[in-house]
Amino acid sequence: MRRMTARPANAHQARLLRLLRDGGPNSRAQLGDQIDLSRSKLAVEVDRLLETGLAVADGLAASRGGRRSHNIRLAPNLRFLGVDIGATSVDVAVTNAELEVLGHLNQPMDVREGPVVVFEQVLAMAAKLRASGLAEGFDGAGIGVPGPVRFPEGVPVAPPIMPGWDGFPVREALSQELGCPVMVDNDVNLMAMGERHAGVARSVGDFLCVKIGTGIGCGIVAGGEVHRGVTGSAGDIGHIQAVPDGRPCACGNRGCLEAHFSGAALARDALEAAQQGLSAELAARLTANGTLTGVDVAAAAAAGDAIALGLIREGGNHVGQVIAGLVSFFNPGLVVIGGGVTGLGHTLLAAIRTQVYRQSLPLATGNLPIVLGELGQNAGVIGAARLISDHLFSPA
Amino acid sequence: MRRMTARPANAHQARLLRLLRDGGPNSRAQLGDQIDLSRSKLAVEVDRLLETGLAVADGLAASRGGRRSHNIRLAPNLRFLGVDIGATSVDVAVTNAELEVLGHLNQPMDVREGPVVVFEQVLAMAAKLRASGLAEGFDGAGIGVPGPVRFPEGVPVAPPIMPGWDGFPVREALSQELGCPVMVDNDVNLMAMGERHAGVARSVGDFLCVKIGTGIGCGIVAGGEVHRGVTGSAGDIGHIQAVPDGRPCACGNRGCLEAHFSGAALARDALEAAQQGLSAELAARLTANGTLTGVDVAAAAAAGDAIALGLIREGGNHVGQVIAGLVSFFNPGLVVIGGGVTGLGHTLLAAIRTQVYRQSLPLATGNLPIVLGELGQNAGVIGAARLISDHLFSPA
DNA sequence: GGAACTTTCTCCTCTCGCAGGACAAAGATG
DNA sequence: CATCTTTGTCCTGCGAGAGGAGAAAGTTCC
Repeated sequence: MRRMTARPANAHQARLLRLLRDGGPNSRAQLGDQIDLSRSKLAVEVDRLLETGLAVADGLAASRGGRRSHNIRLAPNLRFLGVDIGATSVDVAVTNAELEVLGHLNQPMDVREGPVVVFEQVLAMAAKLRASGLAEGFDGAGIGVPGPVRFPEGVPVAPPIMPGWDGFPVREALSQELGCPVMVDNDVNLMAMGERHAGVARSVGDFLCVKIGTGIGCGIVAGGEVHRGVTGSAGDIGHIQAVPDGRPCACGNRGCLEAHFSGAALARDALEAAQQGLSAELAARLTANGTLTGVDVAAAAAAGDAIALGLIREGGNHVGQVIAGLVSFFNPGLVVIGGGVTGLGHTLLAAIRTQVYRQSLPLATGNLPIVLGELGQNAGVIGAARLISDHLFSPA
Repeated sequence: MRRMTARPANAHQARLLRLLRDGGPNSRAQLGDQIDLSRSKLAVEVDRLLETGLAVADGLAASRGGRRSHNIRLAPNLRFLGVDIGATSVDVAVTNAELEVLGHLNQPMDVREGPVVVFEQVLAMAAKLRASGLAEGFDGAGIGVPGPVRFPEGVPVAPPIMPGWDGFPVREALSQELGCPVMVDNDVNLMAMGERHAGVARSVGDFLCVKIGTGIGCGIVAGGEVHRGVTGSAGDIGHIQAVPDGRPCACGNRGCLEAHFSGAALARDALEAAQQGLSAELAARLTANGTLTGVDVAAAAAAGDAIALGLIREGGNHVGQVIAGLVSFFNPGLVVIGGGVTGLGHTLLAAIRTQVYRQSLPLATGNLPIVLGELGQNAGVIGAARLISDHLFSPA
């Protein structure tokens, strides 16, 4: 199932491919407006893209008052695979070259079972998507994993919640299995890239993307580029101290943000409240499902349950407190909140906003939107597709 | 006193100028090793630099086993002015094109007197340096101010400790007065650039530079570039909450880092301890000088005074706590501690290290040096010279 | 001191990328 | 249908720059 996709031969072609990816079909003339090249040179490069099959002609463009131009678009059969591995579930999606999601699968999964088991599942899901006629094969794949990654090699390093993954050559192994180029990154970074490509962060160069799921992480985008840090662990804010001498955390310290607010902490707090009979709503849900998750808390809060609302508010205060510090430090132009707890919605957002606007200096917060991500489940997989397309749409 | 210095005509010349700035005199052959150009092209560009007077021939280079080459160096009469405006004093220095400090003046000053008064003093100091024969004129000047700066325009914005400076066109005004190009930046960013150019951070691409003086700030370098944030206030960590419900701060909140540890806070704590008779050492210094500063605390600590040591340790803990969070977030390759309190030395450093190494995850701290800056007073002015030289040594 | 080898510098030529103009094609306008 | 505008194609000429030949200047070893 190996596909021999061509690569751009020079920086101009790479530039054109990105324009077509981000702007959709475009006429030669429109491309000329966006790129600083003479018409002759542009024609040559576009022709080469058509020759190599990376782009195709696609009907006539709308007239701009004179001769009508033919549209150029990226090859419609190009397919990227986006994989977003979480702690307890995995998302796999197929996109076209414009990074539109054509098909999306989500399945529960346990990352602790190790890379071999997980990738078996991922490959099966990819095969299913292919079998459904969405793709003949994949031209590239982006993989997000919930832990630090040595980016150039595509290898997880010392991931706390992923025992058995340390040093596993994800990039190499999957490239072998899928028969296409693969890039690997932290799941939070991919979410940030996704929101930047197609979500709320379009056209924002410096922003933070806080993902609150089983754990808490933060994607950092500076000058349009993801900042990964020297060991790939940048954005690992789950173990910043939020409460002095607070709850013990799995990492060995006390008061870590993640110990006080995250999907896992929220579920535990809800369970406790239900068992102590503090909340009828939560208790009912516990007996109904046998367990409680963030979703239950969200539902209880929506139903007006005071305890659930209190838990969300308190958690939001803690997250907001940490974010306030990061805002002072980083001075972003936008803060995006995403991840599993997005369901907690505006109660959470309000708590976070309150803390940030109160604690950071006016200059930093004056024009700082704090918003929920708008791509939801798709953010990670779109970011993954974006990652590999950035790689493929660059000079060889 | 206007000087009509030439600018590099293209990217190659700019590249060469930077190589000569950072590497000192070099033969054509050595330059050829560091730049990817054919010998003929290199010769042409070097000749043009010699023609325009930006570089000069300078004797014979050491032999590398064959014909000896003539050295090329930057014009020896090029002069940059580096100005580092603090809260209570100002540093002005002259450097040559290689950014070596040829002369340095430091004077007390009160930034609250406003830009007009301060710049009168700065210009007088610059004139003094010029009169002493160090410079015939200045080819460029870098200015550091203790507050946020809208970088492209070189204008301070809403600086908390600099009333009267908000919106003052520093760049334009000084460019007029000095008759040369001027760039303006936050003083902490310049300190970071200084340590990167000639100090401990040489060859480190991602690091943090924490400056503890009257206030506290942090220079952020990511991928070799200073990160300034969307409003120029990045690195403003003085008002991150270090102690929940802690001391009231001038900003209106409670528990800000700056309220608990900074030159100002330390002096106040020392005064209190002396007045309460807790420390004989500090009390003696108080009666001797009539006031106490960080220097007194440092001296008392050096003499073994328990209270002084305690103050430093406690402050270091607070700073360390905040830095620990930033390290988790940013994952730098180095942390530099600098500014006025460097005199507190290893007691402070030990406290900071303890906190950071204990609170951040091993992956982020595993190979993370935390060190004192090595340029001291010179860091800011060297960074300022670096700033303007980066500007001038880039294609026009 | 001399022969052989290295390194450096200069000059010359050849190639290639690319801009920009001329012109043709195709459509819009009235 | 005449005219104007936009788009596509072809051609020429310029300039950047690579790379080779050879001269100049040193070093090393016998």
